[in-house]
Amino acid sequence: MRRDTQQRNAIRKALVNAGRPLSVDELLELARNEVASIGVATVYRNLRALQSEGQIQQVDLPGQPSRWEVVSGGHHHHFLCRTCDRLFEIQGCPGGLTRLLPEGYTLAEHELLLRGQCDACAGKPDSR
Amino acid sequence: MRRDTQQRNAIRKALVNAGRPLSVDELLELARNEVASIGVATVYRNLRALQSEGQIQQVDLPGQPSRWEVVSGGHHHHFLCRTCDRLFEIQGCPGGLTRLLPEGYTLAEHELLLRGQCDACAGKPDSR
DNA sequence: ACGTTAATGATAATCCGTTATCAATAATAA
DNA sequence: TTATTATTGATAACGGATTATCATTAACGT
Repeated sequence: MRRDTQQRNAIRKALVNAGRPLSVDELLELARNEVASIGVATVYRNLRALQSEGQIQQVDLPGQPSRWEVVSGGHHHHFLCRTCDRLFEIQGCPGGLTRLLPEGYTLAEHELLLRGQCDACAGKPDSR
Repeated sequence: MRRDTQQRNAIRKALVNAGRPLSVDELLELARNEVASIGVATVYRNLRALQSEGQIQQVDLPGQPSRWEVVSGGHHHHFLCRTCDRLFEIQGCPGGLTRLLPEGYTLAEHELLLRGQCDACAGKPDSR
């Protein structure tokens, strides 16, 4: 039977409260505020569990370790701050992507990643 | 002094002929047609060299090992065939992405990845 | 409260892409 | 040709993310 543990709740709570996709490292740090002793294995285990329950989903990025976000509404994209390295969800989506395809190609899905500087980092020197 | 080797030429030739970004594995396989004995280390070494010469550039993908493409024109995006796992360059770009950003966010760059089925795979069962 | 056992946490092990090592090879200058 | 040395290729080593191990801990049904 599935048990309701402090660790599990700390992880889910962190994801919900953050309101943005979190990496394992971010998650570990945030969850420690609730359960100081929590370890990486537990984080990975619970991420897997939450995912197979359909509560969260993995967000893969080019070149970066993946993040995890609460399964919310529908289709959306992400913004990665090049200064603080935090990932944010953005709503909205450029349409008409099928038009970009060559003849004979079929579009099934797409992924858009915006990069720049977030609100909180505005003013700080950019990483490039 | 920089020497002109068969391996180096095989790699560059493979990239040019393919006309699309290639993975190290694809590159290794193609280059073997020219130099049967070529090894991975040589591929990696020459990719690094060609990159630092500005001839090729790395293409990072979410969840996938990166590919390498000849530095050609300008801004473009990519299409990944979910059936054959080959990556293609596509020209064109949806504009107006700044509009998707929340107040206070700054856009520096973006990356768009389309997925679906390529020309050659049309008809074959999709991977999902 | 108690006993059962799912879950935890420290850490060893694994995986996979990439880099380092180093003796052997081959591209160039002389 | 020959000598020099950049380059190669087999493979060991590395690094970062993730998973396995297993003794210990703590949920929770009774």
